[in-house]
Amino acid sequence: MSQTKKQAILDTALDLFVENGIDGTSIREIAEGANTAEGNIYRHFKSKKDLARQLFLECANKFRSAFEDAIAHLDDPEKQVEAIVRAIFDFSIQRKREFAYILVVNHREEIINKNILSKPLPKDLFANILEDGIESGVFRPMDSTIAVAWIVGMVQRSFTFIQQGITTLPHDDVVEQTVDAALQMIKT
Amino acid sequence: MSQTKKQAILDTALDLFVENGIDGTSIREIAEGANTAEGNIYRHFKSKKDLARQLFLECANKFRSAFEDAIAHLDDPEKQVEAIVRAIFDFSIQRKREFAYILVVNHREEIINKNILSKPLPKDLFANILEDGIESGVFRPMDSTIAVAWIVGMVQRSFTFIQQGITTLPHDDVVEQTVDAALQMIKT
Amino acid sequence: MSQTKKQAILDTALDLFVENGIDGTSIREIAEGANTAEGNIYRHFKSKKDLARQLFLECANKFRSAFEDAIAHLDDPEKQVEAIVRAIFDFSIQRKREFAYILVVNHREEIINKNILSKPLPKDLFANILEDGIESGVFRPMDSTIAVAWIVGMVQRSFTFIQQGITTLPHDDVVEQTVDAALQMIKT
Amino acid sequence: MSQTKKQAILDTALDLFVENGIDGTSIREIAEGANTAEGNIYRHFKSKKDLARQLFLECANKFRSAFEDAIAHLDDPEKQVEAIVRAIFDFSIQRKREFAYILVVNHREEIINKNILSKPLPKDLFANILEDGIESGVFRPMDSTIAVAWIVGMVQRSFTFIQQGITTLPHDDVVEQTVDAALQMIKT
DNA sequence: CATGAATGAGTTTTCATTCAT
DNA sequence: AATGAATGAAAACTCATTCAT
Repeated sequence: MSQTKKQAILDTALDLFVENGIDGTSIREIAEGANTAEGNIYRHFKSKKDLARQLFLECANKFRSAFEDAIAHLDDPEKQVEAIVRAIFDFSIQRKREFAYILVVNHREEIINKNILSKPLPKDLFANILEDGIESGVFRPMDSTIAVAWIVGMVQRSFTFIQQGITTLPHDDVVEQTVDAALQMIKT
Repeated sequence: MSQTKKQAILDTALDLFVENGIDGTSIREIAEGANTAEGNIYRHFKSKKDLARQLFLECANKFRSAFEDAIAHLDDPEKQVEAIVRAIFDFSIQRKREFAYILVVNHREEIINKNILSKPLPKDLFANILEDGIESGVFRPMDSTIAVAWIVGMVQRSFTFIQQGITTLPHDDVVEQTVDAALQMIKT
Repeated sequence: MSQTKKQAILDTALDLFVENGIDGTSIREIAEGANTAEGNIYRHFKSKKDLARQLFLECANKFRSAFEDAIAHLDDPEKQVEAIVRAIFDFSIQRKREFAYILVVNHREEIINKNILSKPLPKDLFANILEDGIESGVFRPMDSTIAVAWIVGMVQRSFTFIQQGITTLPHDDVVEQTVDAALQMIKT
Repeated sequence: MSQTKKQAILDTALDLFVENGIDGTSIREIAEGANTAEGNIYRHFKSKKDLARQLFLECANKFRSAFEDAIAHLDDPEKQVEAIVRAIFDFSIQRKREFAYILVVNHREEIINKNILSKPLPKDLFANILEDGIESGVFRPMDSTIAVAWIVGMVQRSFTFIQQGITTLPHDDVVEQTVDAALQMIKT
């Protein structure tokens, strides 16, 4: 039950943070949503910021896992890039809240800062793959870091357009087209 | 003088909103920064939200102008897309605060919502251009709305990578490579 | 009126701090007593600790004045010591709350700490007088700092005994006897 | 073991109460320091106030013992007064925490109040001794209760001056000088 | 027009105490 | 007996907004 409660708090916080933003969510609302007392949140988390941080770590780890799983058994850079784009889209669908929260936190250094994002970050793994592809001549010469920015930006904005209802294209079509576009963009 | 004061308020608010977020900025701080009294802000703006809104309109209009100017005298879709990418990058440099604020507000419907963004939005103009190019066979078939998402996402993320120091590539190189990549992505 | 309000806050705080201790007094109680809103206290004082500090400074300054006035026009060490003892007692009667508060704060370094008690402290002036007396042979040889502790302790404890009703001796008698005792203690 | 645990709680509480004050110390901190669970403290003490009270009784009893031992085998009032002053100083050194805690609690009636301080209080014993001395002509005529206040105040303040580093005189010298001063003050 | 004191509702946080295990 | 999660009331503090001057 105790672990359940901490998880209930994290779960409610995720909902509310994504919906109303971190500043737009009060501890009281989280407590109500998690069916517990305000004070109890402070047994599990040092402060609201700490809650936001731990929640981010959880989400970031889930994302990292999904990312790593996607590229684990592949060694063709092209296939890997395709897998990555699909994996991010998949994650953005199956873990919509977690993905949205990661985007929310992205602009808030106070929350991320010293977090020991110890293992290599997904974006670094991604850059390595791109470099491999460039070396082997599958991808054209370019700055791999910026290329990561391009592809990540493409996926993220597509997600946002879907979320905000700007496009009504079926999700699968968005994925297919984005995969194709990304590959055409970087291939020789 | 009063116009000057109003502008000083908007100017300070822009600084602080970008730096600390809207919720993270108090009316008092804005008043101090603008060298005026708290109560005086309410002479010029109905509320804090109204201030954030008017500020957004100002920024959005500046962006629209830059955008429209960029494509005004061009009629070749390829040149236009190139011009758009360059224009966004230029804007992100010369109006860094305004650009960052637009991104900040992007996730906050309560602030944008009913704003009569009357004139056609940049992204719609952009989509039209892409459609022209697709029709004339310069660009390959694709959903123009999603293509806008791709290119906007590419530029925005590149900007973020530069801002956060993730890449140290000179700004001009980022622009050139991004222009090339975007065109390669959508061209036949 | 505004100055009046800040003063009302300080005044109420003095009452309550002396009566219930600093920790035993809530901002709400002070606000009620001063007939103002809780939030308003924070316009005038940065925090509860700041309030306690400013209040202490006020009290300490009043005490210093009384102390300095007492010895101002005297130059005979014996007369001066007598005047000091009487002055402290007088202060403890006429400014009972201020005196009690000074004693309360005495044990709380966090509140006093960096306070620029710039001018020479009463206890240092007192020590100087004792040294003069020792040099001129009126007082017997002794450590002047400790002698200050003795006399201050005598007066303070006598005050406490009166406050707590441990002695029922009339105040004037306590003063006379204490003056005599202090002088007998230090005279040659 | 439970007795040991209770003692560990009292011991930790003494440390923390002296260091941070009673209100400045939380049950949780005490539990941590005593290496036990918060809830467990309530097995041994009815409430925090009860803990503070029992702790005070312990300290007060230790002080009473030291006090009584000091005067037990003496019958010369002068020797007894000397012994008392030395005993208080000794106690303040060897039981610094207990002595400091007694001073802390001194201002908090809610904690002491109904405590059956059944046996005659040290200060009453002290007053009796002074009266004996006055009757036998060793001490000059004075109010014995106030005289207790004087001497207790002298010792306490000297202790405070030492504690706060206001004087750097070696402890033994302070004791000697204070004994002499007290006797000179009250002797005929 | 301008000021900044005042308001009051809301926020985060703390903590003594209880309770289920 | 012991644990520490849970509770709930109250604390300190913040801040958008209003208002008297």
